[in-house]
Amino acid sequence: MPAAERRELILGHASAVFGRTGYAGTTTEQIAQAAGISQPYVVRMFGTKEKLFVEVMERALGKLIVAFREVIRLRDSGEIPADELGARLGQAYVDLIEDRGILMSLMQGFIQGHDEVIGQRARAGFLEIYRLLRDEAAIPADDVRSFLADGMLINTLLAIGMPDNFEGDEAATELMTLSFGAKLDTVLCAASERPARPA
Amino acid sequence: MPAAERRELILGHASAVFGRTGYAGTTTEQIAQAAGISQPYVVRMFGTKEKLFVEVMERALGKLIVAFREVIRLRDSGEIPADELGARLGQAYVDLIEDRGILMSLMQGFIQGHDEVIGQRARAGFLEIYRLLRDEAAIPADDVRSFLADGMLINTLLAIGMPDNFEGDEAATELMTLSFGAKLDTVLCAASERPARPA
DNA sequence: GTCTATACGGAGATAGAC
DNA sequence: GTCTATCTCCGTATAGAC
Repeated sequence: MPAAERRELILGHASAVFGRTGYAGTTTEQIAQAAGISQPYVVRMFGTKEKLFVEVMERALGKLIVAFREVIRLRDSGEIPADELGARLGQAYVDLIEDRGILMSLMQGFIQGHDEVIGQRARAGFLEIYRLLRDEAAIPADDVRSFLADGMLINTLLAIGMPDNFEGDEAATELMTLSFGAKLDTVLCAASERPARPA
Repeated sequence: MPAAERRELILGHASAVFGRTGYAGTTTEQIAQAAGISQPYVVRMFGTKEKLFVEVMERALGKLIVAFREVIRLRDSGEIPADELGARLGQAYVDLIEDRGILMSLMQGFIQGHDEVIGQRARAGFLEIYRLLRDEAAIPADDVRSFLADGMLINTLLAIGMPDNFEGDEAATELMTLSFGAKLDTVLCAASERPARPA
């Protein structure tokens, strides 16, 4: 297998595992097992665990930016109405949940703000998203703030494991419905690792 | 020193350290040093690191609930206008930042949702806050969701270390101002561990 | 390019003294 | 009630073979 492809494969698995158990709570051995390779090879390929984590964050951030830019492009080309921009961006965000680990590994990076290396990259990434929405998407600053807040609530609900544990609880069901709306089924399918629309 | 007092002292220090470096990223030795006692004593007093963390979460949750209940009580007794409730609750939330570690250790618990024990307590705690705001404070459900979203953005900005690193960056300054508003100086003073209003 | 073996440090927990 | 000493396991990283 070519190095670039294997690299991406490992990053994908690392993203999922880091996203679930965090930077400090994840061992390179767990990532190696998920990717089906040996632990020293993981380290060999990325230098250190920290460098691997930063690459995971960068990859996640890249995917998020691509997803947002695509929505903005559709708006600019007139393929979607301007007043739907916010809803479409929200949908694009939730759709990323299917690629399990993207949003969670980013969130784990945010929570790791005390770490010199990771923290710096996390802050820069967060602001990159802020500027993208404010400048490229031309959304009013306070609406961007509000959009980001909704995103952080979604991240927290995912991280806390709510999608797998809310059934039977009235308050949890209401909160999940309010937070995800029509996109709730997408989330639930992603949570149980089944495809969003079973054949 | 009486056991109860020493216990609370250790919990306070543990809260600060866990809040900063997370559950997995924190050693019982770090907590012991912060509290000025020996590492085995920390373990001895709380059984395991996990039990200690759960107690830290419970303590943080308790303080948050007390703060919110006090605001609700003021509204119910007519001491503050009903239409100011949201703003007062927000202020009460931000004020908790001064007791460094409260909001952050809770957030670290939320992010630890995959852990059987911690995750369960975190979900229960999150929903407890949701119900408190919806039922006791009688805030419309979607406003509660929105309030929680704002809280999660605040938590994320704190965790990512934004208060200590936004100066000089135009976007970061704008985002911090929008997110904290008039409460920004409270946050900055708490961040640099100086009193909110220097004498 | 990928593995096995392993060195080395660290962390949680226990034993037992004072 | 609190400490020192220490056991034991685990995790990252390196060395070196194939």
